[in-house]
Order: sequence, then C-alpha cells, then structure tokens
Amino acid sequence: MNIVRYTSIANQVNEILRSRIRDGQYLPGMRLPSESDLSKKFGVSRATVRTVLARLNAEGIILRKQGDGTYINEHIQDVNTHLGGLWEFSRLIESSGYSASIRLLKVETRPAEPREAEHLQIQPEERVIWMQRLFYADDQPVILATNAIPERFIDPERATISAEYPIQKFLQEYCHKQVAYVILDMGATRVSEQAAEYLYLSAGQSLLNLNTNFYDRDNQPILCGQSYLNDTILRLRLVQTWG
Amino acid sequence: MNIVRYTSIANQVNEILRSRIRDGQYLPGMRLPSESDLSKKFGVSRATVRTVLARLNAEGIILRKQGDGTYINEHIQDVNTHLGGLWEFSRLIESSGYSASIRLLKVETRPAEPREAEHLQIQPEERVIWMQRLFYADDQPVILATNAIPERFIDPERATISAEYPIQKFLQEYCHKQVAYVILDMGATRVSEQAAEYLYLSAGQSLLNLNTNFYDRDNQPILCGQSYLNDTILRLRLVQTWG
DNA sequence: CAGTGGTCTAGACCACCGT
DNA sequence: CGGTGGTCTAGACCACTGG
Repeated sequence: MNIVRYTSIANQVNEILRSRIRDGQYLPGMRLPSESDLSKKFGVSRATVRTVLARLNAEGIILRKQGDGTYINEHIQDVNTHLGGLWEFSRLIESSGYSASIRLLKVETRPAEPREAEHLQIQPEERVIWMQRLFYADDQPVILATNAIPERFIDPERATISAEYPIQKFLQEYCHKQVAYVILDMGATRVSEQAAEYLYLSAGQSLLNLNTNFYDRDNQPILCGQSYLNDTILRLRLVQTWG
Repeated sequence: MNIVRYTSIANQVNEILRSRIRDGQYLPGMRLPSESDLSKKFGVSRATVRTVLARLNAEGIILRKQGDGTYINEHIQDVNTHLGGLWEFSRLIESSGYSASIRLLKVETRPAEPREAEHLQIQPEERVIWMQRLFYADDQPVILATNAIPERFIDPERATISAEYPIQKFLQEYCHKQVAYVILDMGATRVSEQAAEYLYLSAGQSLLNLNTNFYDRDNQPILCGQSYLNDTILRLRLVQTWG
C-alpha cells in the first residue's frame, strides 16, 4: 500500500460529532454546544468547527439558527440517503434498515453497445467489461445494476472480479481511477422481462431507473451504468436544506 | 417591504463568477484564475474566494485539482438540476430547455386526509387548503403537483391564490413561513386515471413520483405534496461531486 | 522547482435571537 | 443585554501537480 492515511483535523471532528449523534449522546431536537464551546473543547479554531458544521448542515443532519444555536434535526430518521450518495446502493439499503448483500449475475467483455460507446466517449468497436449485479435487502432482491467500463482501464493483474466491492472502490482497485464526479439521470420505467424475473415482480410494474456516468478528474468517462430499483421496498428519501 | 437587501461579499463574488460562466467568458474545460489571483482582483480575502468556489464545486460547476488549478466542468450542459433544487419545477423545466407555465386546476379547503394529517402533524379533522397544479413545458403538460397546507397558516388577508408562485415564495407571502428544509421521497408509479388525463398519457405508463414535506426552522411541517412527472419528456439530471 | 489548491489559526465585527 | 451563528480578514504551513 502506498496510500498514506492522513486524516485532517476537520475530518476527525466530523467523525466525533457523527458518532455522538449515532450513539445518542446528541439526540434529535437537542441543541449542540456553541461553536466557541466546541472549538475550545476540541482545541481547534472556530473556523475548523464551522467547516464541519457546514457539512453536517448540508446533509440535513443539523439545523442552525442564527442568534439561537445549532440543533439536531428531528427528522433524520426519516431519511436514508443524502444527495452525495445516491449511487452507493449498499449504504442505501443498510440505512433503510435492511442488511445488504450482492450477487454477481454476469461478467463479460464485449464490444461496446452504441449507448455505452457514446457515454464512455469511445469507439463503437472498443471492448468494455460489463457486469450485472443484484442487490438484496434482507434476502429480498431490490436493485438490478449493470455497469460498463472500457476494458483498457482494467489492471490486467487483477484477474478476478469481486462482486462485493462498492463501485468506487472497484474503480480504485481495478482501474487505479479516482472518481471526481457523477452525473445521474433519474426516471421511471416499466419493468422489463429480465428485470421482473430477477426482482420477483409481475409484468407492468413500475421501477425507479437510475442512469449513472462516472468521470475522473480529467473529465474522462470511466463508467456508465443503468440501475433499476424496486421502490415498493426501497424508497429514496433525502433531505435538502434550504440555503 | 421590510426586507433589507444585504448581500454578502461572498454572494457578490458568486454572482460575478456565475455570470462569467453564463456569458461564456469562462468556457467549459477552461482553467480559472488561481485563488490568490481572484482574491487580489476582487480585493477580498482568499478565504472568501474559497467559500464561493466550494459552493460552485458542490454544484458540480467547477472541478478543483490540488497542485494544478480550478476548471470549468465540461459536462454542466448535460444537467438540469443541482442538489438544492429538485422541487423547483419551473426552474427544472426551464433549465431543461423548455419554457415553463403553470395552470391551477383546483383549490379547496377541506378536512385533512389521514396521510396529510400524519405528515403535517395535525389533527385529522383540522382543515387544510389543497391545491392541484399542472406544469407545462412548451405547452406540453409534464408535472401534476398537489399540495396541502394547514389552513390556519394562511394569512386571511391574502384571499386569492396565485398559481404562478413558486412554492417557497407562496409560503413566504401567504403564510409568512420560511422553509428551512425539505424531505423528499422518490419512487416510480403507474399513472392513475386522473393523472393520465391531465398529462395526456395512456394507462399503465410509468411516472416519477416525488413526495415532498416542507419544514420551517422549528421543525414544524408546513406543507406536504405529491407530484408526478412525465419522465419521457422531463428527466431529472444532476451532478454529484465526489468529496 | 514554483505555483496550485487544502488545511488551519487567531482575531475581528456584524446580524440575530431569547430574555 | 449576552450569547449565538454569519461573515471576513491576514497570514501560515502543507500536499500535490506540472514542467
């Protein structure tokens, strides 16, 4: 491993506050200590505390009232994702109260389909590695996900595919690529025959459709995927703060 | 008007940078001036510049590379919404390249339905004002939206309902309430008979279903709504940056 | 190596809220 | 009024990237 685990002060404060919320040390509706209190207790500057609180605020975990204080949002338990993590399906399933598992259905390398070639900005004849996975929530199949990655990105020394890897870890380990941003496209669709079979659904039922395109820091597409969620079991619930 | 328009330095810098991007002064893929450059040119501190760039980064408009520079994202044109604006339907329609208009279908006050009473945390017999609106994209109906608000929140002096108001402006003007956060619940659903009629759809087609709950700064629910989008016309497309 | 963004500090003043 | 969060500054050092 050549990765150095440097964790910033802000990240440490972040983790401490999050764990206090998880552990119930800070309960929904409670007022947090003031920024100056926290900065004194942690021995860091107020600016550092503020960057952490800004992040928690953006995720809707805390609410801040000028002239009053900072409060734990009473409605976080209603939420299973924030906007920064819509494509992390395992986390999504687990924060909905299920235990998550993944089954690898298919892996193959083949020439890119037109849709894939377009999204990945590659030649139509270029080969991609294509995989199809099924995500379970407590042994109920809930998400059918397919991903295509240009074959030349894959490190040839990593022969076997591990289905369990979250997609961003997969891209790091197998492609040495860092995801910089993702473009998501959401819609509704009627279940296809194949999806119906895997997800134990009857024909004609509706599914949430998520199309994802991952890019690295150089604006280069590295992955394109299509996913279908059974929203009768798994709803996407998220907070958006006003400012 | 008792609203004082105080605009922070950061907001002004924000607006300037955004307008430069809109005007094509900064083009997709271009490198921006460095943080120190910008802070010198604007006569503000580097920290201020950084808070602005952090916001643009969170919306996926710019990409930042340590040791290199800040670049305009080449793929912003693919996107029609950012994380903070999923429920602003008029903006959504317009940034998808259509012109938006709204038709008010129905307004009534009646006792809350059980679902509404639960979400609004009111007694079942309490009256709500209920309205149903249809959003058009270039004269095509694309979104059917219904909203319920406890009647006691409505300022009795404001008698007539203006359909054109964006929902947050409506809550400010008619209820003197400030939205602090929104909880969104997304799913897919087959079109109902009523919705099919309004949206010119055939039975059985799939729709994107957005349930929204608005809360004020005191965690009090002020509005609950259900919306159905025709995603064959209007896709939700958004960027999520990694960090 | 020089220059970029990333992190952090100490301190100042302001707007706002509850009392 | 005192205390809270909101804004802003000037300056420091670090991690990383490109040439």
